[in-house]
Amino acid sequence: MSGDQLHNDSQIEADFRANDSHKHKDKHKDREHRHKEHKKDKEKDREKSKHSNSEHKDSSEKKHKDKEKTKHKDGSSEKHKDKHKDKDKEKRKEEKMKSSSGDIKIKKEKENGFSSPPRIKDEPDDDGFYTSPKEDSKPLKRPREDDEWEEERYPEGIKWKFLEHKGPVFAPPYEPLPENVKFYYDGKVMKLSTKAEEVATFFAKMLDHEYTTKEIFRKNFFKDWRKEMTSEEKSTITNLSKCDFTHMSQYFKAQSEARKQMSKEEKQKIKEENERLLKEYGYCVMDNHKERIANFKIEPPGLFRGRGNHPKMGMLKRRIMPEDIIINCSKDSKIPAPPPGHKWKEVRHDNKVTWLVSWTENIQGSIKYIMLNPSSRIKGEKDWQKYETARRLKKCVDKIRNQYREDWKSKEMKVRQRAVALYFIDKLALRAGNEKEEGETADTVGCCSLRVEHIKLHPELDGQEYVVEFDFLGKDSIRYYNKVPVEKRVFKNLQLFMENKQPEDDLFDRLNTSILNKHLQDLMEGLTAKVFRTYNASITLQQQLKELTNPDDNIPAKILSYNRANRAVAILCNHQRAPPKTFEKSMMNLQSKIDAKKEQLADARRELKSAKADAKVRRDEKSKKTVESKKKAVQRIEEQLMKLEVQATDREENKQIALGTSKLNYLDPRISVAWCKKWGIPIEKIYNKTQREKFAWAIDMAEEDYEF
DNA sequence: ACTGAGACTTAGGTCTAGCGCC
DNA sequence: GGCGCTAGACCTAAGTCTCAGT
Repeated sequence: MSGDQLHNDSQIEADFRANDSHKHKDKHKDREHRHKEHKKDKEKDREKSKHSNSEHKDSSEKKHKDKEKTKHKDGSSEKHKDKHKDKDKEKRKEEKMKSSSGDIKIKKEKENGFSSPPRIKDEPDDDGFYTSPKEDSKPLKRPREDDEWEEERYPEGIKWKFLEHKGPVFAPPYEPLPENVKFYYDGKVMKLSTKAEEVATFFAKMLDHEYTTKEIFRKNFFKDWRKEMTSEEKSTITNLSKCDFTHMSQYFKAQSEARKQMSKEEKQKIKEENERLLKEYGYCVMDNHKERIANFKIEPPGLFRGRGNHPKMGMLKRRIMPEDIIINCSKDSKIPAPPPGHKWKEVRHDNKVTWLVSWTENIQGSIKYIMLNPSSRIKGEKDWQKYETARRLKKCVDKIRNQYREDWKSKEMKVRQRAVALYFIDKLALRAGNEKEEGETADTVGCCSLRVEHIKLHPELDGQEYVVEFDFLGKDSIRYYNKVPVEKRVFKNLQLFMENKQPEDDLFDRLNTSILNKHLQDLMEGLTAKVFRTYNASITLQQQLKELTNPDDNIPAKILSYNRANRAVAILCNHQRAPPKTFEKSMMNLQSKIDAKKEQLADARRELKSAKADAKVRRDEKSKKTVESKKKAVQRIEEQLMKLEVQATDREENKQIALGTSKLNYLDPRISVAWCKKWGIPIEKIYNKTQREKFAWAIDMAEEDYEF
């Protein structure tokens, strides 16, 4: 049955429309008016996103090559792999021991994150208690042969057996302003109560930001501020526009200036204090490992600034007190003490979760957590698992693609919508798109929540047929703008889905993320919409690296290729950033450096030439040597110039693209590690220290022939 | 099937230490 | 030794997905 024929399948369609109208009517009550704002906003919003699309060439071609070798090498849970690995590791370790002539070298290697610490830790002291956080940056321990995997050790859902920590660090208490810093209302000095003053300072600190001029921000702020005022203040201060915070603002600017001017000693003192805090509160013990905590400091009070056009911007984020805090730790641990004179809201011992501390935030009423650093075992293992799931998808993605292509022809509207949505998620790496509560957050969408107004259909555009133009705000109100040629069937289906709908109606009115994910679950265990993003990102990196790496290139040029591969992924995932404020300037600087270098090169060449001429006449050793050294100089400068030029290209191409997010969250680190090993690129060129800590498991695990 | 709470990952913006340059 | 810049640390908002309750 063709798409066109289906169009006449009146029964189904009638059913679909009838159903539809009541459904989206109440769902989109006041969307119409929001829609207008959205449009306005959208126009203002950064004109980002070019977006070229990479098709799926990948997968099947590799299928066969993958086979045996990879299978037992990385096939996730198979035990024999571990023996394998352990042997390799043993070998490496031996080499290291032999070659490392002193402490310096050992230390260096540790920092690289490349090697296991030189002490023999795989075997006897595996269960030992770690004291140095440096030493245990190995979240995924390859077990001894008779050892068990962590997941096996812990029955389903159990995340730890022992957990001890010191509790959170609270925000410093409010320090009232000095007497000479004034607040004016309606032109007259006014002394504020401490509570009102504190909230006023939040606003004063933001005065330079554009959003203090925004209507919603001001309205929300003023409403919440008034709640903190005494009744006298409340009756006096009735109009935000009559409030003058400029003196306060100047005071804070002076303060931060003074902070910059602090002496070395003072700065050192602050640094030491921070280190002390980190040492005391920044670590916990989870099952015999000392682990770094990610965010042990409680978020200080302030004014909420959501991203994009957020309806709650400007609201007061209240101060979190010990009485708000739930502590999670094990029963047999030393339970953290609340600050003197306070108590915790609750102390619980839930080892089915990974968080140490939680509280409920007052803006959205959601729960916030203190959890472990990405370098921790528990996060690393989860991360690894994520990529293993994506690799499992690789094995069945062809089947799934064939299936959804079939489903475009289904008699059931629900199935068709699901199939088209899945096609977008797969091809364009869109996010799932959960429904959001209206009026609670900025109006953003993902795949399942796309509305008719977010796409335009062009039967023909710029010489291409069946083009879909996407224009919507996604996560963090980042604009997604893309024109994509699609299969005729998809196009026809979209026309069908859009029939008789208003712009503010859901495009996929019969679909939501729960339906979609349930279906995906049936196709593959553990499959959800976001796995496609991970899979497509990683496979794109692998494929791009293969394509772009030129074996004859030097290291900087290879790194440029890596960054380009990374960039292809960032573009696919629509990871954008605001161009850095100093972008133009720094580009100019770089260009002048390049120009200078070019001149230097010209000079060096001239010198070489004359030296050659000289040598020809004189024919003595000394002048020959001069020629040699001049030659070297030219070469060196050429290299420097090339490095600069590469840097300029890289930076220019990166203007609006953020590489970090994909590197950190979507790219299987083993691909990068393998690439580094294959081409002899030091891993530090690709991953900085933090990243090496986070990906320690991969650095340890992947060999040069690793295939995603 | 639907809902909301809860847990956890993903995300871009901002701040600042420390590096390279003069 | 001081200065300007940038990488990377820090921050916390905003997603995804699961699960329990109805």
